[in-house]
Amino acid sequence: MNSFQSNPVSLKEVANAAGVSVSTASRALNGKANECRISETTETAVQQAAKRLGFRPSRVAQSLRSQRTGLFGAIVPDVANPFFAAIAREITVAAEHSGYSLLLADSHDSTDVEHHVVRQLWQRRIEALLICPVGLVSDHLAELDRAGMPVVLIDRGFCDGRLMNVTSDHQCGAAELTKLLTNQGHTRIGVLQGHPGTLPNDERLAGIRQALIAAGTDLNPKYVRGDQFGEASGYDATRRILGQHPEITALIGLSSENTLGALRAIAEVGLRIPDDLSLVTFDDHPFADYLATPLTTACQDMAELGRLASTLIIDRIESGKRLRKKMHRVPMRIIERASIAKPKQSSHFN
Amino acid sequence: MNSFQSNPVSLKEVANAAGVSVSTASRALNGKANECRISETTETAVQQAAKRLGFRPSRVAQSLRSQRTGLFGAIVPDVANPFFAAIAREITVAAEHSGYSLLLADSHDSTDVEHHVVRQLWQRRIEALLICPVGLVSDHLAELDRAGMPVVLIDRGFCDGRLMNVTSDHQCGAAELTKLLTNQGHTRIGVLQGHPGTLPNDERLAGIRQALIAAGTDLNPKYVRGDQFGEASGYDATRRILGQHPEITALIGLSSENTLGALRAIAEVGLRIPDDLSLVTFDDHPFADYLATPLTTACQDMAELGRLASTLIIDRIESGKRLRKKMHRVPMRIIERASIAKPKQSSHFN
DNA sequence: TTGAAAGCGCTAACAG
DNA sequence: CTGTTAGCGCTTTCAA
Repeated sequence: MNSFQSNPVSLKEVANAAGVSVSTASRALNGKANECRISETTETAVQQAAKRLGFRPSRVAQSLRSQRTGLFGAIVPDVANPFFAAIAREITVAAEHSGYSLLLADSHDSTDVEHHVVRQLWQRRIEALLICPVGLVSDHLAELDRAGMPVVLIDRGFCDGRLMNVTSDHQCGAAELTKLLTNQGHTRIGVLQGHPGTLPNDERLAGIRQALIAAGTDLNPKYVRGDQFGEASGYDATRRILGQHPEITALIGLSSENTLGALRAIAEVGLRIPDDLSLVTFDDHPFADYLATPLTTACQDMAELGRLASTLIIDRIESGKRLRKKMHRVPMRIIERASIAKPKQSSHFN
Repeated sequence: MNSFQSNPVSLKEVANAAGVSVSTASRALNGKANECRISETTETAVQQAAKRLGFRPSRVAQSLRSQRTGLFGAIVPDVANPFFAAIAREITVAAEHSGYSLLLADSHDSTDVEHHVVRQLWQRRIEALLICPVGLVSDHLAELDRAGMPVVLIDRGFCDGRLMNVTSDHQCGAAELTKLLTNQGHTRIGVLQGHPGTLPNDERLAGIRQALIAAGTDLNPKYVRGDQFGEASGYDATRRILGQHPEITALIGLSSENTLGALRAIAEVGLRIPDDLSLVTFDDHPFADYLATPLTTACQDMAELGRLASTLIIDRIESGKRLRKKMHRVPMRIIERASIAKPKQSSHFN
């Protein structure tokens, strides 16, 4: 009667209760009654017994037997980060939808931890891995892939053509965003960099440069500061750029976190946005419209990233074939708000 | 040599390679060499073979054998919601730390889905369930609990004394928050309600009332509007309160989402915060300091909620004993910002 | 129409 | 010091 039992009911107990053998019970419970020509009588008898005892087949036994766990693994650098949380959500949804369960792990932005949890998940015989990788090398993931495990990299990626990637079109988004600045006449643009060497960072930088060149100028390497995606890096970078290069008229924060640092630094220096300095950024959040200075931004479609990655993985599992195409791009969306003005004639330190 | 193999290497293969029996191999690999007095020679032989073949014991086989999966289940109404994401994060951390893996599911705020995933997790033989439940009844969870599964409810809870709960001290937090308002002379205070009947909602309401009474007045039921935690509900409720009760001088949003709606409605009506209307809310986010009107708030310690819940669960598993104490409270923290002013003499519609 | 038996990969009790 | 055996809960031949 009860749904859950202290000592989970085994098939054997059901079979005994129904007075049949385990094999018959198994068949009756798995809709193989017709196929195996089981009598209506025994079929219902078994079903009754199963219901009465609250039988729930053990998926671990099923997994061992069938060599299929129905498990996805997902690894993100920080579940609490809304960006990764949004991706994780779509993965859970897609997994649940296709009858899979999700083993979620957090790598804390550490390659060591990542290695460790990859091993764990492998031992649990996940059937696919969706990962937002940390670090600059993907050998352990490529190995997994070579071993036949469907793997897809989300957000951070690697262009070596080995693994499947799902990434925003950072270069395009960054170029469009920058164009908004150059259109207003900005040419001396500071960039608050994230982690150099990572795909999003480098592609965004490339996009900025591309737009600057299209506008008849170029990216001044001295205007590029910072080395991490975090708040502190954004703060330091901003202080330094502003201190050393008062001629700068606009700032691009390469992540929403380091833009937070920029906001703090700018407030301390006493500059106003956009009058004294234009500021644009990446990614978005629910409160963006209510900021004191609503920032123009190029934001990623996290839901689509997660969705596309899940679809690719599921197709791969169901078809058994791996796709030729490795890089999958999700377009970014520009949201124009009120953080861009024409550059002032004079530097803001006059 | 390789870490991962297409066809996972079984213990048997290792045993064969090392020229010993599976049991010996098992023992050598599980540090029982001394205990079982295995010769150094064979021990290293087995270890070599295991390493060479890239042996990773199957946790599904181990689980079946030992009847222990080392799996936690977690269910949240929406992983993408930063509040639940933050809780989920601490759970993953605690789980990884104690050698457990985490099966994460999203209930989409639906009791049906919740029921369904609870079943799934049960079939996967999770050893404990941490859940942010949706809905007003907990019978299915109490059943789980009765079946001996450690269960802890986070955020939403039930006071019937059956299940373990970890919840913020909503009443206390709400009372403190309200006191900030009454101290400034506010007495006609509107409340944007969330989902009535849920523990956080009702306790917050109680806290507000308590503070109002302490200030010599009471909560006017007509000033309480809204019926959901979402943005739309907050918007509608604000429009109605403001329209029908111009005498109101302050508003309390019972969730950050419905406060978002309030912000929108207030902007439309053309009121300024805090000059025309004071506004306070619950919960917090990284950009809160940079809002056009930084809101004073009573915020929950999500990390502590997740941590405490995990600790309770792990203690329960390790000790085998269930705690007498059912309700566990995590204090809320008041962050004072700039959204409270003294009430104006006249109503804001004069 | 049903049952007996084998085996998925592992561990542990029991025998040598 | 090590091997044989049984069994976790299930599905699936193979045989009747």
